[in-house]
This record gives sequence, C-alpha cells and structure tokens, in this order.
Amino acid sequence: MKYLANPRLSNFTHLQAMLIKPYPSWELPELPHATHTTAQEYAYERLRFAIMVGGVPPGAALTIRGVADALSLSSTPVRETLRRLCAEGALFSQSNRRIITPPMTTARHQELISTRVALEQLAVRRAARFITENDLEILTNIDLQMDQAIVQQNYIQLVILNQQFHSTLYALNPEQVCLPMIESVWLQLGPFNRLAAERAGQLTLEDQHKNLLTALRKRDTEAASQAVEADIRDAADQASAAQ
Amino acid sequence: MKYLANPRLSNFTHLQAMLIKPYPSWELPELPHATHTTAQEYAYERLRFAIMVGGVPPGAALTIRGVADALSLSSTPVRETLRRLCAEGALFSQSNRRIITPPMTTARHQELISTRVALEQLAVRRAARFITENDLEILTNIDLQMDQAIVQQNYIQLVILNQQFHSTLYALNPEQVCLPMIESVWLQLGPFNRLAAERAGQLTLEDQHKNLLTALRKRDTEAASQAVEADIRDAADQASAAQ
DNA sequence: TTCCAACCAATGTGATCACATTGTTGCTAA
DNA sequence: TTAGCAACAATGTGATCACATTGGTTGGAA
Repeated sequence: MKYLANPRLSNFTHLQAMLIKPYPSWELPELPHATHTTAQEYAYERLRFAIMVGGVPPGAALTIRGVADALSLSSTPVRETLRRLCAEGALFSQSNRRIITPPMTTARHQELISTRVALEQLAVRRAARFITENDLEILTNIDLQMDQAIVQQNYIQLVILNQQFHSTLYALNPEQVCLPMIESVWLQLGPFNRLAAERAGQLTLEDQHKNLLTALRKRDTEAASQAVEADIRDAADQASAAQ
Repeated sequence: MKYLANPRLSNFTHLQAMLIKPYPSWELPELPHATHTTAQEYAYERLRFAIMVGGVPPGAALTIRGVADALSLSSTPVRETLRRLCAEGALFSQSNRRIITPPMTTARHQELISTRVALEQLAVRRAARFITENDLEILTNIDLQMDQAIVQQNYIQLVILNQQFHSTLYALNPEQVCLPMIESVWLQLGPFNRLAAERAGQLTLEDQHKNLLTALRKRDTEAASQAVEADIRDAADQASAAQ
C-alpha cells in the first residue's frame, strides 16, 4: 500500500499507510460513502483529512500512481485532487513537477499563525452580528464535546471538533470569503498540530472557547476577537513548546 | 470560438472571445511561450488573466470542452485548470457540476475588500522589515510606470502594474503564506475592478502608493499599513461609485 | 578512483474514448 | 391546455494508453 514516491527518488522514508487506508487506528467514523458523489471528491476528502491532522510527514513526495493505487482509483481523479490541494496550499508543486508536502520551519509556523489570527479575527468580527441564541447553543454543544474529547485524549476528534467550532461560527456570515482561506491555513498547520499533539502531554485549549462564547453572548465583538487571538496563540505556543 | 456553456443551458449570453483568443484588443504583450512548460500551465495563465482583469462576466458558465476548443487543447489540462481556479476562489463549482464565475453582489464586494485589507495590512507589516534601498527603487519604478499607464488610460496595464507593485512588496517576506491568498482575493475582485474601470472616467489611485513608499522609506510600518488600507479603500470606493 | 555518458526505471502529461449525469425539446395523453 | 414522459443533446467523469521528462544506475575511460 505504497503511495509516496519511490524513496530512492524522494529520499524520504515510507509513511505508514494508515491514513490512506480506512482509518482504523485513528478511531474515526468512516465517512458515509453516499456523500462522495465522484471519485475525485472521495480522493480529495481522504487526502485532505490526512493532511489536516498531520498524517503526511512534511517534505514527503506524493505520486499520482501511488495515491491512485492506494485508493483503488485511476490517475485522473487523483491528479485533479493533488492539483486542488496544491492550489489550497496543502501541497507544494516543485519545479521538477514533484508534489510534496510543504517543509516545516519555525519561520513558516510563525507566518501561518499570524495569518490565522488576522483571518479569524476578521471572520469573527464579521460573523458576530449574525449570531442567534440557537447558534450559541450549537457552539456550546460543540465545546462540550471538545471537553469530552480532551478527557478521552482523543486527539483526532479534538482537532475535528475544534475546526468545526470555528467554522460553524465564521459560517454565520452568509457571504463566505475568508472561510476557505482559513481552512487553507488550517491545512498548512496540520503537520505542526500533529507535532504538538504527539509531544505535548496535555491538551488544554478549551478555556478560550469559553471566553469566546461569553463574549459572543454579550455581543461584545472586541472581546470575541481577542478571545480568538488568545485561542490561536495558546494552541501555537503549545506546538512551539512541544518542539 | 465559443467557450462558454451552451446559452440554452446556462442562460447567459456569449462573451466576446477576445480574452481567450490572443489579447489583441487588450494591448497586452503576448506572454513568451517558453514560460509555459505544460499545456495546463498555459491554460491556467490564460484563464487566470482573463478573470483577473474582469474579462469573464459574473455568473457565466464555463465548459471544459468549450475552453479546450478555444485554446486548442484537449480536455485534460483544461479540467485541471478549472478545478485549480475553483480552489483559488476564482471560479465556483455548482452542485450540478457546472462551473461558473461567482455572482457579483455588493455584500460580497464588501467582504472581499475587508479581507483584502486584513491580508495586505498583515503582509506589509511582515514584509517591511526586509525592505532594502534597492527594493524601494524597484517599487518606485513600478509606481512611475503606473503614472504613465494612467496618462495613457491603459486600464489593463494599470491593473497589472498595481498588482505587481503590491506583490513585489509583499514577496520581500521570504516565508510566503499570505501572498497566494491575496492573489485569490484579487482574482475574486476582478469583475468588480472591471466594472469600476468601465464606468469610472478617472483612474486616480496612485497617491496612496506615494504615501506608502514614503512610509516604507522611513521604515514606518504603521504608516505603511495605513497607506495600504487607504489605497485599497480608494480603489473600492471607485468601484462602488461606478455602480 | 573519479567522472561522464548511456541506459533504464519511475513518474508526470496529455489525448482519447466510453459512460454517467444533466438539461432541453417535443410529443402524448388526460 | 398542460402535466408528464421519452428522446436527444450537451456536458462532466473516469479509465487507459502513448509519450515526455526526470531521477538513478551502471559501466567504461581517463
């Protein structure tokens, strides 16, 4: 089940194929197959998720044939998936036409965190005025689920719920311009998050969500914006401390 | 030279094919063919440019076969190009698998402007510390060329130079995270810019570049950030006033 | 031993075709 | 007249193959 490039060519070690095969070791609910209308979408969801949770090591080279074989697809939908992920910043297309995951550096990490703060502060400011009591209830519910995931030390579930929390909030704005960009940043931060979760013992990033919810209930946009920044910086500090 | 969908299916009128054919009426230097190593890249550059300068009307449906015929290519590279542009926000993939240019609304325009301000302010702040005297000279030179383009009422050239000015500045930061996102916003603003240029008689957005250059020379990051915002808002106001 | 060129394997690219899906038209029957 | 269905046209999707490019290996000459 090899899907990375020939190691002789890419000089990177093989990756355990667990993220390309169905996700047994990740305790992940299999996505219902009916949601994937096309093979390309299926391949995209699989690869995107793998990258999002840091399942593909930085600098690894992906090959079209390799991924196609791993997913039992032909090369056409896989090629489109890889290009799409390149356009989203999740992968990087080298000049020699090889597609790799972006290398990981601290400078790049800082750049990504700054961008994430700028975009998410903007998003929360522009979404706050649309929020209803019902929305607050939904967000509170997600936050409670996150508490459970922390207790269970379920990292994958925590990452998913955290992103669900943020994107649910930002998506209250009917004109969605920055959410795709925020998701692009999340994708690029995937390897860093993974590193943080692997090396850090504790998972403690729920407090700022409580602050954020309090601010949103008071319709205090400024406090909400500050809580978003604090939440992001907390998570980033955790990743840095883990190194 | 039809490249839009069958009007019966898309209920949009045909577009003059001038932006898909070589750009005679746009007074554009033909891009040297050597720069396009692959057919996909060629198709991408062509379509991207057409969208960037507002050459494709909002809501128009593009078909794979249509674009492929117009560019004398097979469908494979065109399909990848269309998906890539969808991922960049320049196009929108409907649920019925039809690919259209995003519709134009004032709410969306405001959202794009806000995002542009947030991203470009961040970019200039993080690029300013890297600037050298040589860079300042290059930027001043581009600004002078813009003055010429304004005198010549050459809208296309002005758009290109304006983006060149901004991206040259932001690219001084070696870790490039937000420049692709900024370019995505530019792509999405293409139709609006076009509208502004068509309906507005005057082209007056160079003053803020002078302010920005002054601030950069003084290494005054805060003033530079404000000049960037003023520049963007000026251009946006022009587009709004044109409606 | 070192270097280079020829060769081979791995991989990306693009064209083409068959098929699935979607949209339109027009005819039939209530 | 109009709802509904059948036929057809337009388009998207995916598999496959030939070819180009790239990376690595090997063997011989300096």
